[in-house]
Amino acid sequence: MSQKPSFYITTAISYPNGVPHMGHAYEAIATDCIARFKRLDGYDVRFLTGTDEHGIKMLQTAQKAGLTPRELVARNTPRFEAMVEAFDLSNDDFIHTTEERHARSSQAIWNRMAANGDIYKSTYAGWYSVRDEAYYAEDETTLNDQSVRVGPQGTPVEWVEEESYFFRLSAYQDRLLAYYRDNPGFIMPEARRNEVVSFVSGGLQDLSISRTTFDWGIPVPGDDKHIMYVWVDALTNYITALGYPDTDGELFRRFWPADVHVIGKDIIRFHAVYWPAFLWSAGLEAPKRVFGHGFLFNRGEKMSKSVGNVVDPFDLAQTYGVDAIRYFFLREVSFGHDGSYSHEAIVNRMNADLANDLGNLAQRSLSMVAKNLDGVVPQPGPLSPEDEAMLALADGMLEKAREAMENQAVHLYLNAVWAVVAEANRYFAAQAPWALRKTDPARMATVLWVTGEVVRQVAILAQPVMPQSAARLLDLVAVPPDARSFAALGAAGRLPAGQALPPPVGVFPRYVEPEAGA
RNA sequence: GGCAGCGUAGCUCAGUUGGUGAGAGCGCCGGAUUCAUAACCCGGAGGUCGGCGGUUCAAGUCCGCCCGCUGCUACCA
Repeated sequence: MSQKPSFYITTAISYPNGVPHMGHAYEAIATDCIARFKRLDGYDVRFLTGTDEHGIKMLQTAQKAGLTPRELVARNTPRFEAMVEAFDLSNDDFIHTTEERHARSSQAIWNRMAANGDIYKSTYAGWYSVRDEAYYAEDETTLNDQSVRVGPQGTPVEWVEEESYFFRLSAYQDRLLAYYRDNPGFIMPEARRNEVVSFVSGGLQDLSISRTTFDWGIPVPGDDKHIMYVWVDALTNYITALGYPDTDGELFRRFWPADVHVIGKDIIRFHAVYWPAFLWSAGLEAPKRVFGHGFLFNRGEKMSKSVGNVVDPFDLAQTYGVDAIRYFFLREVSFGHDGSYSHEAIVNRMNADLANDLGNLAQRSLSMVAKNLDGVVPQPGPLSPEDEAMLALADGMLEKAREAMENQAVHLYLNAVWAVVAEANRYFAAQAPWALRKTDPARMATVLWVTGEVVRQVAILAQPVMPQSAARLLDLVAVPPDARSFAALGAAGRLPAGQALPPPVGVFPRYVEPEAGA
């Protein structure tokens, strides 16, 4: 039994009716970074991602492709698993909603909600457009000039009544509002919380939670004519992966309620309104936080197939490198806001922050150690005020990083770390160890030691964003594997004098444009 | 329409409860330097802080109006 505090974090499950795009990868990268950060900070972390494989869209996409839904799943889901691999995600589990464990879990939560009196059978009635395959509210429809009722798209609608099970969502309005009030950090960022509070305050209607018009889903227990509404199915994945309905199991007891569900801002409502209500109905606790991140835009434009600017995440990783891409999106985009990216922006970031600032700092200091000190970490002499100030800044990174990460402000954590990198370059230039080489070798040694120590700490703190590159950097300063957690930051883990270092090599290459027309 | 938020240097944005001369990064220009991945370091360039009016000894920072932009306004996910 671990004595560490637990931390359960999830991404939304991806809908694999197409191939992964950069938005999927972005969410996964950000969540991975948070998960890695917490692990290094001493938490027992459980990180879940996966795919949401049921629903009418899967069925329709499959039919268009002449496949069964199961065949479509078999074709597309591996691409999402490959993405997880390609972007170095450290997830502990990958759930597919078509797995048997998930059917069992979903039916169990359904039964619990039903036993609690929150599910009842009625008819779902509304204006349905066959062409749009969608229901519309009365006030979304209009009578056209031929007195035919049409939907917002101008397509004819007809009154349809379908038998359906309903969830008594209306009964949870007060409890939800109280929960939002008592847990101001439940919905983040704040702008999203305001929207949800405003929405729930406007009153909640019961929710139709079953369908009879198609069968690609999990059957309703005891009534095979119905399958579960996709969101009951999808949301439940978060507890399926902890072994639900075995609430006495090790995983469930340790990790539920979840600490953070990282999701796109478009599905906030399902997570911040329906999900807590479902859980309460089933006698379970609501998650502690739902964080809605923003969307990514390619040169300011929404990615869309018709515009032809959909970017393949695998291509990006191939072109710039996995770590550079991870760093770019997490540093450049304020987490929770929309972001924009372009070739120029990516190159600029990776060259400026990685190659010029951090990579060059390591290279210029370590190469002096190699050339002038036989590649051995020097013994520092008395520390000057400048040395002390530099070390104090490095030692202060963890606190700032933690503070930022408490609120999933990933970009602020990186800002804090790179501010120290910038200061280290200023320190190095001001101390000019290359000039001290002849005038005061002992002083040069001290400057190089201080700089190496800063590199060590920065590298430890860079691991959540760039696991591979940070590891190589740590190799260069000969930090053993068991001294790479945040516990080794600060005075606790100073670079040991006398330690032999490997020959320095560049870790962050500059991106150079391929020769035009070559 | 209603509710919420935003509009600060070329670009992306910081700017606590109103108060020394309005900031950062990138881009740009100039300088210095050569330890280093033509990188780093120093300096500069001077933006009506969306517009108008008001409160105040004092407003980017509060109030009102206007202009522009964005999000939410339930069962497609």
